[in-house]
Amino acid sequence: MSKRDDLVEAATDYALAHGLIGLSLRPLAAQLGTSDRMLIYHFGSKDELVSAVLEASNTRSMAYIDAMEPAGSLRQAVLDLWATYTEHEQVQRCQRMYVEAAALGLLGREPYASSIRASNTLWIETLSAYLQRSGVSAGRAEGVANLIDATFNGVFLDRPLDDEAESRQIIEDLAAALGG
Amino acid sequence: MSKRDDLVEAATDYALAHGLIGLSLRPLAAQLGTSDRMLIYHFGSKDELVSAVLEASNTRSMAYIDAMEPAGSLRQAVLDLWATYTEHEQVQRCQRMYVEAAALGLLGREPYASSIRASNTLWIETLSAYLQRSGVSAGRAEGVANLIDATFNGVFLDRPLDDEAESRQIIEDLAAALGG
DNA sequence: TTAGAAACGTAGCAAGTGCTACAGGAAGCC
DNA sequence: GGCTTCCTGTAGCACTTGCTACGTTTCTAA
Repeated sequence: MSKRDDLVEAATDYALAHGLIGLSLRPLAAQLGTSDRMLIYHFGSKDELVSAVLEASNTRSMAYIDAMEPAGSLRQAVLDLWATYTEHEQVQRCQRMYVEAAALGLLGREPYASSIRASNTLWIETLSAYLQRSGVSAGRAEGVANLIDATFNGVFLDRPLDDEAESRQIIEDLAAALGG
Repeated sequence: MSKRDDLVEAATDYALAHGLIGLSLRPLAAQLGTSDRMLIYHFGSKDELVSAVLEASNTRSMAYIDAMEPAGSLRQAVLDLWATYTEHEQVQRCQRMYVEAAALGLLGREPYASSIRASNTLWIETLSAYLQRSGVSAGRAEGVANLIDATFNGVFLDRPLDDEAESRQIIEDLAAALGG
């Protein structure tokens, strides 16, 4: 593994822990045992570092979905997905960072907008594939994946507000509405 | 109206146009025809200014919901709410700023976390009241309001990505799933 | 062995951040 | 007149930001 790849993984850990908004090179570099100077040397600019981190984070979280056992119904699939989101701290953090990146890209600011675009495409494909493995028809899977993704992200957005029970209730309402 | 109130409204306009993340006092003050010095004088700190702006933004967007005509069914209520979100640029911008504030508050950072907490409580009440006006039972309204709010926010989060048609499709799927 | 490239440390720049110190003008009250 | 209180302009502080100039070490290939 190249030095650059090592740095990406370590930087991703740091960003997942400390947040993407307000991320700055010097504290990051200090934690990584290097200097801002070297980060710029390896990545060319902060923007390219951020792009690499977002891609790495997305790859990590998709692996968790790909590893899931298929569910027996759409309703159960929604609940299982939520369980994956909440039970793995890693997935939660990746999702949180996605939300931060999306907020940063809301006005079209780069590299966030482009990174979000790329991540979202892959993410919907991943969700859709899981739904199809769980018996959802190919024609319906992508639409349902989009709805689930939007709702999950919306719940995550208000994460600091509500206790887990309230979030859980929203997801169950969605599962019931979808799965009949 | 006091000088401070004038400043809050003008600052809210500015923040809605330029975004909340990365908002800084000097450009804001320049647009308002004053100085960072005076903003600090009137508000005490940037954090208090931000709190006031978020409150003002929330008040504005709630007024649009309160002004809506009741819908004939839950399904139609969801579609009408989405129409209000998308047709009024003011509401869109307020929602966008809410998303930014929520992202900033994701790790508990103040004053964003507290502002989001306060805004969300009022917002759910507002949505819930509209749903009840539209015939949703009092017992069910708040839960549905939470689900709608989460999904709408999730769709807004990916705003730069998808064309309006795709967003619209997600909302229609939600409306169909909810309204039967 | 030696040339060249890759990797790295030190120091610094220009710009921007929230906020403050200090002074002065204006308005009202006795 | 004096005196206080609100308001405001000028200047600056201490700090952080991404990034760069410059020189040195380390490694590799001929």
